[in-house]
Amino acid sequence: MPRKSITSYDVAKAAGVSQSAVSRAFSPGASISKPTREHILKVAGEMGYQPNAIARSMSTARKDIHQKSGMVGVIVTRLEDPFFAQTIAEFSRGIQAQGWQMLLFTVDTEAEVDTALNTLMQYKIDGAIVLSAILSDQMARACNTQGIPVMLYNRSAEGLNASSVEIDNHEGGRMAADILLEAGHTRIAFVGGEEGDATSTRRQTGFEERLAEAGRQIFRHETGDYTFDSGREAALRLFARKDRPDAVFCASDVMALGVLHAARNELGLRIPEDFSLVGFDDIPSAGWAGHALTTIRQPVRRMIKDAVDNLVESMESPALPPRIRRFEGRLIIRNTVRQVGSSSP
Amino acid sequence: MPRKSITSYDVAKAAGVSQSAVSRAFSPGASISKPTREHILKVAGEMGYQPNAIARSMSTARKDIHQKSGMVGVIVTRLEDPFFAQTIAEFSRGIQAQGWQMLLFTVDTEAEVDTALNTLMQYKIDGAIVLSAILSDQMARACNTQGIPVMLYNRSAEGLNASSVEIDNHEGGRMAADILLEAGHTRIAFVGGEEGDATSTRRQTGFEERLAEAGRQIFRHETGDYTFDSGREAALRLFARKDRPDAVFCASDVMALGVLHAARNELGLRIPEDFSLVGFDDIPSAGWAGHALTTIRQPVRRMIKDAVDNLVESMESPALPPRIRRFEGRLIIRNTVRQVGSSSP
DNA sequence: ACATTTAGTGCATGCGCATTCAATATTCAT
DNA sequence: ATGAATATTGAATGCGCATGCACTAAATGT
Repeated sequence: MPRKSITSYDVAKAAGVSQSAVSRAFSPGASISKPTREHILKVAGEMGYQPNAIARSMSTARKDIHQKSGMVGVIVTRLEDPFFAQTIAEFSRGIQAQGWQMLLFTVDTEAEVDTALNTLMQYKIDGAIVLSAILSDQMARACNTQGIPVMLYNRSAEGLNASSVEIDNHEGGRMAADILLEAGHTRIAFVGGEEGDATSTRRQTGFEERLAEAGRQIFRHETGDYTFDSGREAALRLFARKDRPDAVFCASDVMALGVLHAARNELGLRIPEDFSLVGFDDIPSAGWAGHALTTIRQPVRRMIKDAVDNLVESMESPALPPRIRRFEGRLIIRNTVRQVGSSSP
Repeated sequence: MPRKSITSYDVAKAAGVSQSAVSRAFSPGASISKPTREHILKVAGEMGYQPNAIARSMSTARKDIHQKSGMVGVIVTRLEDPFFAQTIAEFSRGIQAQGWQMLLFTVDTEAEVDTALNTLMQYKIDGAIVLSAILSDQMARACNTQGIPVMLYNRSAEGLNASSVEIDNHEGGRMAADILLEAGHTRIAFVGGEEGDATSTRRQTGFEERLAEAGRQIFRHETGDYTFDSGREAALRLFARKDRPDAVFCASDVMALGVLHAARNELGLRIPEDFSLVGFDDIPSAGWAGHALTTIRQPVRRMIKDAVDNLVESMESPALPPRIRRFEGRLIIRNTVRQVGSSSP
C-alpha cells in the first residue's frame, strides 16, 4: 500500500520552520544559517526525506531558461558489443562522477535515433550523447533550439552544430595498411561494415589510400555487420576460393576475432603463417593470449573523458560553441601479422 | 540561445482551445472528440510541441498515489563484463518495449547499491532492477513504503519483500560436477568469486555437494573476481605447483576463458587433454570455435523477459506480492571436457 | 415535445519545489 | 550606542500538466 511520500512541507512542520527553509537546507550555497540547516537536515534524516528531483526540475523551469533535470540522455546501438559495453560503462561512470544521471535508450537502427532523442527530450534531458550514429539536421536544430547540447561519439558532427569525439578513422586505416605492406603482403582483403557505414568507409578510405601509395589495391572486399558471426562468415567466404588473400584487415576487432576463430578452428589455417590479420579498436579480448590480435587502439578512456567533460561544459554554459575532436589511434603490434623477412606463404 | 520550450498553453492558444483540451488530446482514452483531438494534434505537430514528461509526472502525483515518472531505475556493476552487457542490452529493449525509460546507475561495489537506489528514488522511478547485488533490509523496506517494486536479477530476494529472477546456481554447480565426475576426473579445482559472493558460493555448494556424493571434494580452490585476468592468474597459480588439477570449474565463463587462454597460450597446456574446463553462463564468446567452452547456460532471454514482465506488472498493480523465480540452467557440452573413456593424464 | 442521460469542453486547482520579495534579526562601524 | 549594512527567514508565486468539477451541447428515451 503505497503511501504519499514525505515532502518538504512535512519536514518543515516537523522542524518548526517554513518550507522555504527546508528547500534552502538542501540547496548548497543557499542563504540559510548553519544551525538552522543542521537542524533541518537532522529532522529530514530522521524522517527519511529526500528532495524530489522531478519537482525540483519543475521549479527550475523559469523564464526562458531551459529546465534542468540533471539527466543526460544516451542513445546506443548494439550494447552487447564489447566495444560499446566498455564505452557505456565509461560514460556511465563519467556522467555520474559529474553529478548527472544517465537515461539510456537502445536503438536497433540508425533511423530510430531521431525518435529516441525526441522521446528523451520529453524527459527534459540536459544533454545528449549519441553513440555511433548521426542525427538529422532537423533534429540537431531542434536540440539547438531547446538549448540541449549534443555529443556525437564515434562519429563526426561536421556541419551539424553539435560536438563530436571520434578516432581518426582515416589515419587508422592507413596504419593498418602500413603494417601489412611492411610485412610484404600483396593480396590484402578488407572486411568492412555495411554499405554506407561512415566509420567503416573512413577506415577503408585511409586503408586504400595507403595501399595506393604502394601501388596496390584491396584484393577482396567483404561486408559484415560488426558482429563476430559476420567476421566468421566473411572468413569462410574469403578462404573458400582458390585465390586466397595473404592478409585481412577488419574494420573492427570483433569481426577480426570472428575471422581468427573461423580461420584457425574451422579452416585449419595458421595466423600469421598463412595470413596476417589486423583489427580495429583494441577491445579487451583482442589482447587475450590466444588471440594476440594486432590492431589499432582507440584511447577510449581519454576520448570518453573528453566527451563527458565537453558535454558537461556545454550543459553548464549553453552559449559554448560545439567542438569537434579527433583522436589518434595507435598501432598495437601483437602476433597476428607476420614478421618482416619471413617467407611469403 | 536557449528559448523557452513550447507548452500546452501555447498549443491551446494556437488551436483556439483550452489547455485542458491539449492535455486530453495527448492522453489516450481521455474525454475528447475526435475532430478536436485531430486538430490539436495537427497544430501541435506543426509547432513541434511534445508533452513535458517531467511536468506530467508532477501532476500525476495525487492523493496517496505514488507519482509516476515512466522511468525504471537499473543498478549495475561491471557493465564492461560481457555477461552484464548482454543483460543490460536485453533489459533496455524489454523496458522500452513496454513504454518505460531506463535510468541507469553504475556502481563499483555492492555497498553502493543503497546509495544508488536512494539517488534513483529521488527521480521517482516507478520501479527498480538491481543486477547481481542485494539491498539492505532497510532499503527494501523504504522502497516498499514508497510503493516502488524492486526486481533483483541474478540474486535471490528471499526474506526481502522484493521479487527476484535468478538461475539455479546450486543445481548448476551440480551439473558441472556431474560432467567432470563422469569424465573420470579426480583432482578437480574450483575458481570462484570473492569470499562471500552469493552467486559463487551457491555454485560452489552445489558443486561440492555433487562431488561429495561421489566421495570426492574440491582439490584446490582459487579466488577470482569474475574478470578475465583473475581467471588467468588463477590458472597460473593452479599449474605452478607440482600437483596439478586435472579439471577446473570456474564460476563464470569470463574467468574460464582466462584459464583457457593462460593454459593454452602461456603454459602450453592442452584442453581437454591435460585438463578439463567448465564455465558458467554461456556468454557468446564461450561458443567461439577456438574456445568451444563447455559450460552451464543461463536462459538469459527468458529470464529477462520474465523479470521485465513481472516488474511491469508490479508497477501497474502495486498490490501484487513479490515473486521469486528460479530458472534451470542447461549443460552445454562443447570441447573443453575430455570424453569418457579417454585415458587419464 | 420534453425529460434525462451522455459526450465534450473550459475553469480552477494542485503536484513539490526553488526563488523573489518583503520583513525581521543580527552584525558592524564609528 | 546607533544607524547602516548584512544575514536569515517566511509568505507567496509559478514551473507544465492532469484532472475534478460545473456547465453546455448533443443524443436518447418516452
